[in-house]
Amino acid sequence: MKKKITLKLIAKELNVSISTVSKSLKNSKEISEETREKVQAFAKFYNYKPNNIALSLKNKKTKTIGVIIPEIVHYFFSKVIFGIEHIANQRGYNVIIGLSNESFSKEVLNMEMLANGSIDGFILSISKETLEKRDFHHFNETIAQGMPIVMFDRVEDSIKCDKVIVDDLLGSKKAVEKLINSGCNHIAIVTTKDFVNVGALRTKGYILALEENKKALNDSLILKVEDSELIDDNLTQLEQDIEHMLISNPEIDGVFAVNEIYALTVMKVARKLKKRIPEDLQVIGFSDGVLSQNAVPTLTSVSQHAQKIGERAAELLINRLELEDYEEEEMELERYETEVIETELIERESTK
Amino acid sequence: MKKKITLKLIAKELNVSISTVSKSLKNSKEISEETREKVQAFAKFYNYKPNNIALSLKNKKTKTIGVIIPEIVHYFFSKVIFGIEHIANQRGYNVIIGLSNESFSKEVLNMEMLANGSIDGFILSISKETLEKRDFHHFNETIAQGMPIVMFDRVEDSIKCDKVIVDDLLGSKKAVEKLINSGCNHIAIVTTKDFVNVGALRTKGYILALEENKKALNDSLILKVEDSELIDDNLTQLEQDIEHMLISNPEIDGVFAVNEIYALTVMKVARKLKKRIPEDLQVIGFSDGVLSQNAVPTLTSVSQHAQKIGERAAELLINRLELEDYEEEEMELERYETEVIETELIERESTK
DNA sequence: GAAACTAACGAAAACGTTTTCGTGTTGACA
DNA sequence: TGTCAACACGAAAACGTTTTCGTTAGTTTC
Repeated sequence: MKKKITLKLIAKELNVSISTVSKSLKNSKEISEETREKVQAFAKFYNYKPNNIALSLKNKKTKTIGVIIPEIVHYFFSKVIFGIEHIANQRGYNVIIGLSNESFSKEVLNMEMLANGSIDGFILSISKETLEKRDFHHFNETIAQGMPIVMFDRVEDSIKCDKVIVDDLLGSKKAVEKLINSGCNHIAIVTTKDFVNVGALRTKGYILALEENKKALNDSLILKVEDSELIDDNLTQLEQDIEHMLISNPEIDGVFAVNEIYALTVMKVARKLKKRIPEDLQVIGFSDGVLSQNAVPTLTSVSQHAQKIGERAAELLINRLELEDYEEEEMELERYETEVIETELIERESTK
Repeated sequence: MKKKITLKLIAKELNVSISTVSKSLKNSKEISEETREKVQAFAKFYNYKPNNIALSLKNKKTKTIGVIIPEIVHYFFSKVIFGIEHIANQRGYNVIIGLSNESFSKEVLNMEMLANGSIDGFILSISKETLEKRDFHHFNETIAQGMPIVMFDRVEDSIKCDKVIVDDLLGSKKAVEKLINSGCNHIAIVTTKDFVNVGALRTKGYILALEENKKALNDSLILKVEDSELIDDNLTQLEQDIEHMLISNPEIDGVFAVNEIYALTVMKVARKLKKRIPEDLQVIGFSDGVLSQNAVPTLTSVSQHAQKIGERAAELLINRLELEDYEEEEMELERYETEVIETELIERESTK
């Protein structure tokens, strides 16, 4: 095992001081050309690379971004990470990942683990448990320590930080309007409980679209699903709920589902009930992922541009990090941006 | 913005030396109980946490694992990461992610970026371009520097490191045998070009199963797909190839596909050709992901236990890292393990 | 020939820890 | 009263950098 080569080692080998080596490698003209070349040749030969940790300690910058997400085995989140990594890498940053698994305590733990010098800033999406408890002290404390946060998708308005969100309301509204324009008169929605704010927003969009288009609002066409129903691939409860709704409301001719799984389950139940898609029932999902693209029939859905969300979040964070170098915290009256990424309706076979 | 609190700061505030503070916090009995309590109370009140970077520099350990994968928007890889993160977190390690995007140069760059002190060891899966070029110098150099690597799934035998692989050959063989036992007589395979070693192994398993069961081997039933066919969601070329094979060989009654997309495409084409699944054509895929579970009909497929792969890789790496603390590089004749994770055939509706 | 300047380099501090090795003060003991 | 141990603490080195501020020696200037 070759020892890792350091400035000190080069200095000793070449009988010069550490300072001289450091300056030579930086091509400082304080050092004679002769010495510079000698040092550079030596360093190159032994493939010297400065130690990142030492640099981090000195510069008080790690050039690393911490990302905390609720889950990673998930098309949306992994695509966001892809976007983050893309920009981060381009701008010389590393990405370190923490998973909260939708748990409050894991979210806190992960943030504490990273906040002590390991990273320069956070990009995160709030876990469901945190949203439910509404305990956001860890975010506020982190920010108070001077570590910037960028939140995406599942955000909390009261926290002072940049945010990147999806226009959930408008996206849902457009989806429902598409159903209306395609001839649907009785449109149902399959959504989540209200504490997941994006779920609530999507429900709002649904309601708004109906109201603006003078369609009757019918509570029995709004199915709010328990989150636990998705655990362990056990979809049966979800299926039963959907089946119950479709049977007791046979007039339903369009369904808007707030995620892919819900939408696919709707199609599955419809098939079981011998309803043809899109002739008898049109379906639109939210989150345009691999499932929508490969479903049978392929699923019309609202694309959130997950990659772009990640890219913009990374840009916002890095911009702020590099701004701080100059401003030096003078302007305490900082302005935080909330950027809205537009959704796009991807039309496929599940709608007319 | 509160200044980050340090030992030096506590020391000054309490009029003791830095050493005393450090020792007090570690409950060293070298320090009087009175002083200890005073320091600890102060530290707790101001929520002191030691700076990770300084610790890393001192200990020459970062407690961080670097993971380099070809892509992250991919069920298999994201599930592996989930497994890695699970174990890593449990044992006090962080996970830092680098994406190679299947590119050799990005793989090298990412490794260089991390190898200079940022991490203690690597877990990685080799990019396709690297496999094709067969240029592995970056792995060997990293290992020579004393940084351990654990490879998973796409590995290279000649490299001296721990490996976690899937029994691709046996898994495929079992899948094909399942088709044979379910009455298939003319079984086709949709696979990749041979330089992706896992693709080659799966092809081998297919051939082996046929031979052992005295089934004729027919080259026109082996479809080796160009990887570029999958780029940009443009599946048409793939569809055409499959359609061509199915039409020119109408006797085909079973297809084994080496990944989910290939399998779904087979089913799509079969539907177009009015072949019923599984009555006329049985299909098995490899990699049991969200697509297999939600396809119509649901897809029988070979599960690789991606999460377990990640967990074992993390365990192997961390074990080695923590062993090194004691052995101190004396035993140069180290033994490296190659652990095989068994596959499992998950039977669903696409087979009888 | 002294003053002033320049070129080329080194010493040392700093980042925040941990740890080894003093060192001064006490009290006990002979 | 002198010796020794125990106690409680501090100084300093070390990890690997970067950077400021000397310090030489040699060269110019009048």
